[in-house]
Amino acid sequence: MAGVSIRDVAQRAGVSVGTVSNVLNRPEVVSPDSALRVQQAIDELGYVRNEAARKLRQGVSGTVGFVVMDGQNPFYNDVVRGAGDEATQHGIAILFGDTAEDPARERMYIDLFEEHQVRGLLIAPFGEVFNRLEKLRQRGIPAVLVGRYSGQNRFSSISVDSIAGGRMAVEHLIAGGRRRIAFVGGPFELHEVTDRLAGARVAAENAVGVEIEVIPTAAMTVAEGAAAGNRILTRPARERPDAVFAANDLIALGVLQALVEDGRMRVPEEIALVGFDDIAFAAAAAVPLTSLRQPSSTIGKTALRILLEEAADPELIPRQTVFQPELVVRRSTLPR
Amino acid sequence: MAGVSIRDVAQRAGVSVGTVSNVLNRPEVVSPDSALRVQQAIDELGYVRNEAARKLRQGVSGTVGFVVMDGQNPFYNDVVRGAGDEATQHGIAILFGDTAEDPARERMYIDLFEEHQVRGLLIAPFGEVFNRLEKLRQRGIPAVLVGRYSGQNRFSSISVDSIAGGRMAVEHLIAGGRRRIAFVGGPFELHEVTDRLAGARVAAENAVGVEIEVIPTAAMTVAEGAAAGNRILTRPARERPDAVFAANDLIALGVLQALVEDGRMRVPEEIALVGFDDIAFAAAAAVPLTSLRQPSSTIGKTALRILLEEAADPELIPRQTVFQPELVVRRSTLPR
DNA sequence: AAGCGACGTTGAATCGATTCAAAGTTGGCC
DNA sequence: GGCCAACTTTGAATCGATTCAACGTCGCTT
Repeated sequence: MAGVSIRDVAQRAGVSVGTVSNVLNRPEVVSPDSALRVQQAIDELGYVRNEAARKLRQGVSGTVGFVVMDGQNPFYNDVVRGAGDEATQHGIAILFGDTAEDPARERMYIDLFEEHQVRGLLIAPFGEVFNRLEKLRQRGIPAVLVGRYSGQNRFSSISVDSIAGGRMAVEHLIAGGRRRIAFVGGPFELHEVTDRLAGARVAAENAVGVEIEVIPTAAMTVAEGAAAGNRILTRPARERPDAVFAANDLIALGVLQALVEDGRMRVPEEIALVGFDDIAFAAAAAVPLTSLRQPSSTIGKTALRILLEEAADPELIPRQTVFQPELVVRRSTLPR
Repeated sequence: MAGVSIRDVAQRAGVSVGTVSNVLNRPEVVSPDSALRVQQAIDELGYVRNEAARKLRQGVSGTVGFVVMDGQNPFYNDVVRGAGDEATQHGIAILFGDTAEDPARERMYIDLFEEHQVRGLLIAPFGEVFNRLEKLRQRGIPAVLVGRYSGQNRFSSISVDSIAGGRMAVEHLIAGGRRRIAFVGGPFELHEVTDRLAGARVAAENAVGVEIEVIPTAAMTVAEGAAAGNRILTRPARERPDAVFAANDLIALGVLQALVEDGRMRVPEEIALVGFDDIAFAAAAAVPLTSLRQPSSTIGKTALRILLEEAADPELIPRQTVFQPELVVRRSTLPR
C-alpha cells in the first residue's frame, strides 16, 4: 500500500517532520547534512508527497481546470497542448472537461472543478456562464476566457480578433471576384460566430453589389457543415452562392465534403471556401482550404500564464489579450 | 473568499458536523427534518465540499489521470471524450497529460499524477513505462493501457487487434490489384506500429508476388507522413510502390498531401492509400481515405470502467479487451 | 566569562471532511 | 410506568503536510 508519510521519512532520517518539510519546500534553511539524510530516507522509502494534504493546509491547489466546448476540434487541442506545456513548467496539472457544446455539461464541469479547489479556470465557454464565473471568483477562483472576448471586461480573455478575421475573409473573397457570399455557422449564442459574421458584413458593405446570406448551423462540426453544404446543393443553380465563409474549419471541411461528394459545384471554380482557425487538416483537405490562422498554442500558453498571475494576485484588473488572425491562402479560394 | 466549511453549515443548521457529513454522504440515516435544515444552510451559505479534505481523510480521490502520447491525434481526442463521458457519470474528474511523444514528459506526468493521488491511470504509452506502472500499482494506483496490448498481461488493456487490422488493410490492397506495398510508420518502439506491420506481412506472405517495403517515420504525425511521401516521390518512377499502408491516418493524410501537391502520382490510380483509426478527417481528405476504424469512444468508456473496477478491487486479474477493427473503404483504394 | 546574533531544529496547532463509538430520543408493548 | 429496540445525533480522533513561535547550539565579541 501507499502510506509512506512525511512522518516515516522524518523517523528514518532521525529528524523532525518540520525539517523534512523544510527540505522539500525551503531547502536553503536546512543544513546540508540533514538535507542529505532526508533525501536518502525519501529515496529509500519511495516517499511521494501527498497533494491532498498539502492542498488542504495551504488552501491552494496545484491544478487548473480547463473547460472546452469542443474537445474534438483540433484548434482547441492545440490550445490545450500549449496550456499544458506552460502548466508543467509550473508543476501544475490540468483537469480537463470536454462539454461537447452542452450547457448542462458545462455547468457540471465547473461545479466539479470548484469542488476540486482548482487554482483557476480556463474556459472556452458555450453557454451563459458569466454569473457562475463571477461567483467562482468571489470564492477566490479566477477564470480566463479562451477564444472569446469578454463582453464587459469582467474577465481576462485571450482571443483572436474575430471581427477583423471575418472582414479579411470576405475582403479576400471579394478580391477574388465573388459576390454572393454565404456565411455558414452557428449557433448564434457564440460570440465567435456573431463577430465573424459582423466582420464579414463590414467587408460586404465596403464593396459594391456584394450580398451576405446566412446559413445557420446548430453546432460547429463537420457533420453540421456537411448538412449545410447539402442544403446549398438542393437549391436551383442560380440561387446558389459563389462563395462560402464558414465560421470555423470544421464547418468548412463539412461543406467541402458535401460539395466534393456531389460533384456538381466545383471548388474553387464555381464556389470558393474560407474557414477559420487553420487547423492542421485544412491544408490536407480535398481542396486545400484557405483559412484564418489563430496562434493556438500561444493562446493556450498565454491564457495559463495570465490565469496563474490572477490567482496569485486577485486584485489584478482583467486584461483582454487579442491576437490578430492571419489569412492563409490556399486553393479553395483561387480567383475566378 | 472561500472558507465556508462543514462547521459553518453545521452551526447555521443547528446540528453537528457529523450530521452534515451524513446528509452529504448517507442521507438515508438522517431525519428528513435535519436533512432539510442542512440543505437550506448549504444553499444559503453557498457551501462547496472541499475535495482535498475528503481525499485526505478517505485516502481515495475523485480524479483519474489520462496520459496520452499525442493529444493532437483526433483518435485520442475521441477516446478522451468517451472516457470523460463515463467519468462524469461517476462524479470523477480527469487529469489530462499530453506527452507529445516525449518519454521525459511521460514520466513527468506520471509523477505528477501520483502526487495527486489519482484513483488510477489511463495511459496511451509511448516510452517504456511498465516498471514505473508496476511501482504505481504497488502503491495502490492501477493503470489501464489504452490502444496498446499489454505484452505479458501485466496490466489491463483496451485495444484493437492491430495485427488483424494490418492484415485486412493489405489483403484489401492486394484484392485491388496492388503488389508493391510500402508500410509507412514509426517509431518501431510503438507496438501498434510493429503489430500493424506484422499483420501486413502475414497478408503479403499469403499472396503471391507481393512485397512489403518499410518506410520508417520518426513520429505518427501529418508532417512525418508528408516527409515520407516526398521521399517516395524523389525515387525514379519504376521504384515507387503502387500502394501505401500507413500506420495511422495522420501519416496517411501527410503522404496524401505530399502526393496531391506534387501531382505526378495520382491517388488511387497510380498509388493506393490505407490509413488506420478512421478519424473524422479521413472522410474529408483530398481523396477520401480508406481506413481501419477503431471504436474510439467505446475504447475510452471501457477503459475508464475497467480502471474504476480495478481501483475498487486490487485483486482483480488484468484483462485484455481487444476490439476488432473495421475496414472502411473509400476512394483512396479504388481498384486499378 | 557573559552576552549576542546567526543558524538549525523542533513539535504542536492547523486545514476540513469523514468516521464511529457512545449518547440521546422516540415509540411500542407488556 | 418501565423497558427495549430502533432510529438519530453527537463530537473527538483522524488523515498528512505546512507553519511558526520557541528552543538549542555555536562562534564571536567585548
